[in-house]
Amino acid sequence: MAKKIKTKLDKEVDWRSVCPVSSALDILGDKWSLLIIRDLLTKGPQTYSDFLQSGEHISTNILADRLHLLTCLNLIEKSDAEGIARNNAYKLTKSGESLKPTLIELAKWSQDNLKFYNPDIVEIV
Amino acid sequence: MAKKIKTKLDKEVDWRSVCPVSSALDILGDKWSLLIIRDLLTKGPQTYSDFLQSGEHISTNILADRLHLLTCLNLIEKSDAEGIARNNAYKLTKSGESLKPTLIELAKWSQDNLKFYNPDIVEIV
DNA sequence: CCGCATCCGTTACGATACTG
DNA sequence: CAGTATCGTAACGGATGCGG
Repeated sequence: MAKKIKTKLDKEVDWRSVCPVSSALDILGDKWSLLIIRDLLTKGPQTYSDFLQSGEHISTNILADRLHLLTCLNLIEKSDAEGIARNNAYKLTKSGESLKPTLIELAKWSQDNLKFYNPDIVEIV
Repeated sequence: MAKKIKTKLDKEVDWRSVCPVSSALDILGDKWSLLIIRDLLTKGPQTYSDFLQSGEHISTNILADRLHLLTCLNLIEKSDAEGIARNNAYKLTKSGESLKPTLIELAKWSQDNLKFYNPDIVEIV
């Protein structure tokens, strides 16, 4: 039986199937979660407001929700777990860190296949 | 200047930034698009109803919308472009096929990191 | 101030019925 | 069989409030 994981506002993670791709998309299949991981991978630990200042402009409620879910799933954690929230940066866990090869492959694909549509794509961010 | 691509119902693809990860998520960052690619990679050409019968149960309007967008972006195409729609299977283009390493990395990550939450995850589908 | 939570209008999704 | 139309629901996105 799959364990129940809930998002901030009581939304349960629904595992649609036993397929690993489908299961990954059940938690990362949106426009923001992997950008949070990307920021942490490329820039190191980030505070709440660091994320807000990232180029794609995530809104505050979505950010709080995703940080909560990624924390529940043990992909990220606070640098100082016992410290106050203020200026307490998030960092990747081993599990989150291990998404790096996936993101590298995705970025490579994007550079090779989307430049026709979005010519300004850069080499790496 | 980025080229304008529209989804079935006039929704424009919005390139949030020049980051390759972000750009990939602008088109693949949802719960269904990569499952369509997965089905084509693992099972070969698929008809409209083949997709509907896949384990995660996509609904018809979402499927039609995603097939349209992926076709516009040249990730998939009809097997018989000039043929009638009926029984005309979709297949991957070179561009779609080259998402294979990304999906393999994602599946590996899922098997290694999500089994605690969704223990029924299988080796590969 | 910073890290969220709440409110609310808009958009996307999802189930189902329906059409060529 | 391959989609389209409709419509209720859920998620998003921006503005704003508030506590530590």
